[in-house]
Amino acid sequence: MAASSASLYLSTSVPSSLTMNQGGLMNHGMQVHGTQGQYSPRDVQELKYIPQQHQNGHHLSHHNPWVGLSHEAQHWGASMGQGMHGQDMKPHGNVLDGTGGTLHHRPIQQIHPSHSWHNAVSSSHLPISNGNHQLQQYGYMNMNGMMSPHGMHPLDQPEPDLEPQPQSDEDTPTSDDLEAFAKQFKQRRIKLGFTQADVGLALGTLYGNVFSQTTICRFEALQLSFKNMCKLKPLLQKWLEEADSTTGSPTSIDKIAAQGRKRKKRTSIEVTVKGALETHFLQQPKPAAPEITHLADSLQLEKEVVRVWFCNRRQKEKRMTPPMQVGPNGEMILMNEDGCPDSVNSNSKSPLLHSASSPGDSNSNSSPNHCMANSISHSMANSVSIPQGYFSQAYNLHHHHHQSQHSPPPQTHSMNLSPHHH
DNA sequence: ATGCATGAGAC
DNA sequence: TCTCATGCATA
Repeated sequence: MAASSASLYLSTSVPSSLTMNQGGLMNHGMQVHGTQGQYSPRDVQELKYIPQQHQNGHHLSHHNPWVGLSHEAQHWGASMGQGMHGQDMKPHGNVLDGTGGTLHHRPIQQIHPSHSWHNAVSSSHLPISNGNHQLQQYGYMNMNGMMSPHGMHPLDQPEPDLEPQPQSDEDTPTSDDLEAFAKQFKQRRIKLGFTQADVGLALGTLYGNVFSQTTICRFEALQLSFKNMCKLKPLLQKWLEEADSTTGSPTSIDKIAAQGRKRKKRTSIEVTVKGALETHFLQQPKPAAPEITHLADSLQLEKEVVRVWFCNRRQKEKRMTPPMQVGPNGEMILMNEDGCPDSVNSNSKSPLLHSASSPGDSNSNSSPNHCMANSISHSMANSVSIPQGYFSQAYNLHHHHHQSQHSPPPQTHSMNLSPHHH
């Protein structure tokens, strides 16, 4: 039954996991391995032009989806080509039924106009940016009663092998919680035979928030901002519960295609150029427009590219390993957002900087926190960009790059060497 | 797994 | 114009 629409592009991965999961025969080697999250690119490729985001345009687009076009990016998106592919527009609503049967979903069973972030991340303490540019397509599930829309199983205890989580999902988790959860999540996910992409889609089906492989990946790798981690956790947690309790039953995975508009071709910045940018970044993380223009000009890059590069660089900086350095004695020196050294002992479970979370801080346009960027980046400036994760145990300090000659990782303490392959 | 990109929302 | 969440595309 699920056969009908169940395999738009997850065909290769999902069905197996979901349907024959218990058989024991399933070798998830086929998907989970090597690089998880491998849905064949080609498959996706085909669907990538199907507007995804505002499936149920209504609700979430009070701020009309078209406005986005007024941006600089306009030229890249301007083509909009052939009719329905109109990747340019975010056709609200009718995508579903307008597909002429291609992407057709099964009849939407129920729509619970619910909130997406509900309880878990009580919006109270997390001034998330309205999380509503998130696509919220409700969780219409027509499971054979398998998936309760509210996913509440009184007898849910998905992690028998791992100690129970301190807090259900009411309070704001600590970085340690997140770290633990992420790890546990990944483990379970793999055991269940799901790829990161699967999860992302499942979330969409279940709770109305589709996420990409990228996001799931970053979640597992703790590469998101603290806030973001907090936001996603409850959803993933729920999914995990569902998945655990639903093993073996044919879950009708309705996946909603991705992609909406044409993107600019990814520009590949040469290493040398990158170096230059990197250098500038150390001097001035936030170059002003004219500076950017000049820089772009001298580097032979589009201004926009440079601008974005800086944005991304800053963003990256924020989530990177806690701004710390090794003192002369090998102690770690944590920097605060304010750039104030916050010395700690190697043994302390440094909860990490909840980075930009602090209400007033972040923008720091005027805040004197450059010392963080400088110090940090400096120590590794052109060696190897610090890997991700701001969590205590820098987790994975892997990296494909030949990390041969350059100052050793700043972390003095034992890093939780995750089984990292690469 | 990660680099460059988009877009909404906040200043 | 920036930040932040997010993702396509790619290495």
